[in-house]
Amino acid sequence: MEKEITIYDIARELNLSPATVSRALNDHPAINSNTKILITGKAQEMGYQSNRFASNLRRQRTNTIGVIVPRLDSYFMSTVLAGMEKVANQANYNLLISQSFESVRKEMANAKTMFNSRVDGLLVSLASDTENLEHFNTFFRKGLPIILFDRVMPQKNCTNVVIDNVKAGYEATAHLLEQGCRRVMHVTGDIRRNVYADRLRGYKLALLDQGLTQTDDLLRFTNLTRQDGIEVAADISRMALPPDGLFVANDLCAVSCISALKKHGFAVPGDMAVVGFNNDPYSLVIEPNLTTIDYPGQEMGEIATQSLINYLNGLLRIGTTNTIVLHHELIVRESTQKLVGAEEGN
Amino acid sequence: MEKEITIYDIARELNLSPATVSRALNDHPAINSNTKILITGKAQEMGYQSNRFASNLRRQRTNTIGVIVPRLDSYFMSTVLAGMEKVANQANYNLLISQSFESVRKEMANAKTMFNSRVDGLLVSLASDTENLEHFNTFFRKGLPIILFDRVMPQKNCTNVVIDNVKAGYEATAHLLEQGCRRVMHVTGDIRRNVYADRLRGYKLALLDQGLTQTDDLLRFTNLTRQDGIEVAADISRMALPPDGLFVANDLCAVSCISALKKHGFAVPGDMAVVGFNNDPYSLVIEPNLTTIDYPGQEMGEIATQSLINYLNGLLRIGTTNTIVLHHELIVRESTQKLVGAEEGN
DNA sequence: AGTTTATTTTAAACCGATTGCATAATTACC
DNA sequence: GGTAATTATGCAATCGGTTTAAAATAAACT
Repeated sequence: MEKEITIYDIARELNLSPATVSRALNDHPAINSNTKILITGKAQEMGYQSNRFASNLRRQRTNTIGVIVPRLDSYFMSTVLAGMEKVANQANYNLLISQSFESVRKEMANAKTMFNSRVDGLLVSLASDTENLEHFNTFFRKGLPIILFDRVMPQKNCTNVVIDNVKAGYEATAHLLEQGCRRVMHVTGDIRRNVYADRLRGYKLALLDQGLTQTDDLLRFTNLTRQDGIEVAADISRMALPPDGLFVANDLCAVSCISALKKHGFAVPGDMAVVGFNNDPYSLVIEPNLTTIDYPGQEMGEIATQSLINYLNGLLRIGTTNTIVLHHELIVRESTQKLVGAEEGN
Repeated sequence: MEKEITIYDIARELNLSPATVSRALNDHPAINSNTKILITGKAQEMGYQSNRFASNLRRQRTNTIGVIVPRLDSYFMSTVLAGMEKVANQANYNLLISQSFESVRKEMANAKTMFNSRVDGLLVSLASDTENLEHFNTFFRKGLPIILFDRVMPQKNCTNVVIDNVKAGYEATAHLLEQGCRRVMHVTGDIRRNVYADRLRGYKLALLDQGLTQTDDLLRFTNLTRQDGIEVAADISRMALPPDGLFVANDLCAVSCISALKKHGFAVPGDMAVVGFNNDPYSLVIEPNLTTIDYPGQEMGEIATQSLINYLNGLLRIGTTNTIVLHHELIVRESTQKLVGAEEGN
């Protein structure tokens, strides 16, 4: 063990009090600017590093942000986390990360652990069966901020960071219609989650705008797993009048569905054009390459984290419901190129 | 803000000193067992939660583990992290996660940040161009433990957590040979990294054991990216005598190579059997499904973290070079099924 | 009973930064 | 020059566990 440099060392060296050193390092207005320069210079020179634990103890803040996500092991979530880590690290915050495994019960347990760990705030993407935010009441009562991202729920005192899923769903569907599809099926997830409910809404709106009537026999509610994709394909192969377009609410399911459809003898995009959602790396592996919605994971992580930190530093107020909407983009690839040669496919 | 329960509250309630309460809660041997029961009971009843920061401050430990990985955004790494998070969380440790982006310079910067953040120990998977561990000397000097996982480097005082890459490489190659391949190409990464050097070694050994001479024209050194897969395929298509088997050191590259090979008119597995490495979800998306080596990411994360925590608690010594080897498994799928019908394909 | 030894418990210092209040130094103003 | 108003710095308490050394209590042995 080597001796750590403390503010006392700096104070002694400069013949000042620790209080002055502390204030100078925190840029307190009551300190003379020359003194500040002197102190920060000396601190630099001596290789001083503030001891977070002393500071946290005194300040009653932990500089730790809790993160609760459904699962860590998806491509999308790992990019979100990468973004969060970047921002948190720069701001000298720690992340305490946990998974709900899509279960509200685990989400409740995690929230409790986070609370007991005295995190300063929470970044949450909701589990699929979460119906309300009551398990976060301990946080609300104590005035601890919560930012929801991606899978959100409107709630006073909660900033939401999302993309416009309605618009994205609309664009995906409209693109299929432009390619000449007339019977577009939509495969979605648990519509208690905004991401799926909104994409569904966008799908319906797009059909409406083309004067097509939306019928429930072209809707499939699933968990969007690989297995679900296979089952949807089997289902389609048994239909008397199968769809000619498919909008699946995530890439994993879209991709497995395409594979299965091909085994059932469907040509993609010939018999069936397919759009996914997320722009996961899968989408470039499947043949044909998948048309999908690109979705800024890293940026979402960065913005959610930065907003929380700004709030904690008093730079931002989470007053009335406050929503940050990020951009998305439709990426057109082979899986929807019905009109190649005939018309330019976007 | 509500009042937090402290050991002083418990002490007052039971007419004991805070010192006794502290010792009892830490199961100190000098405390009478009846007193312990009394105290832990009361603590439970009052909803006491230890304040980490006070504890860390006094103990000069941070209960934080630093994690440095090449990239967060791969499937494999996200499963590793999920495992780490699980174990660390249970043991009341925080993770401070950062990415080196495959660059030793960033790795050095991250190590410095970690050191300044006073992490208790480090979990590291090395960047591709790291040549030595000198940038961790500050840790070694201070007696801070480092555990390397997956991409490791033998070093005194460093536990390594790995799989047997030689054996895995051997099995992958032997499997291709069993399927009747006679010209097996190997596509590998930066062989400064054990994972690639060892897989290459296994490949060579397998050829040797079959009495085949290994020639360098069937070796390709790449970065194992998607693009590299495409280029290897182009390269192969230009060869006068192309290989009939391909062992690629990761799935991402294997998968893009298969796609490209098919475009060049090769039948997989007919003209070319392919084995990947990692059992990434990609491997089930590509057609034909990819034969690959399954690789226990989550377990690797759990074991590395648990070992570090055990060491920090004095339950484990990292004395002489200490290596933990996990199991792997060859998963046979369509991409190598040359002998279907003829012989049972494993 | 008197000592020695072992077992429990406590008092008090400590970890290092922060902050309310007091004091000192400087400037402003009559 | 003297007093008020600013501005800059210091004192000392505080956050809540942990730990050393010492004290108090209990048990063991002549």
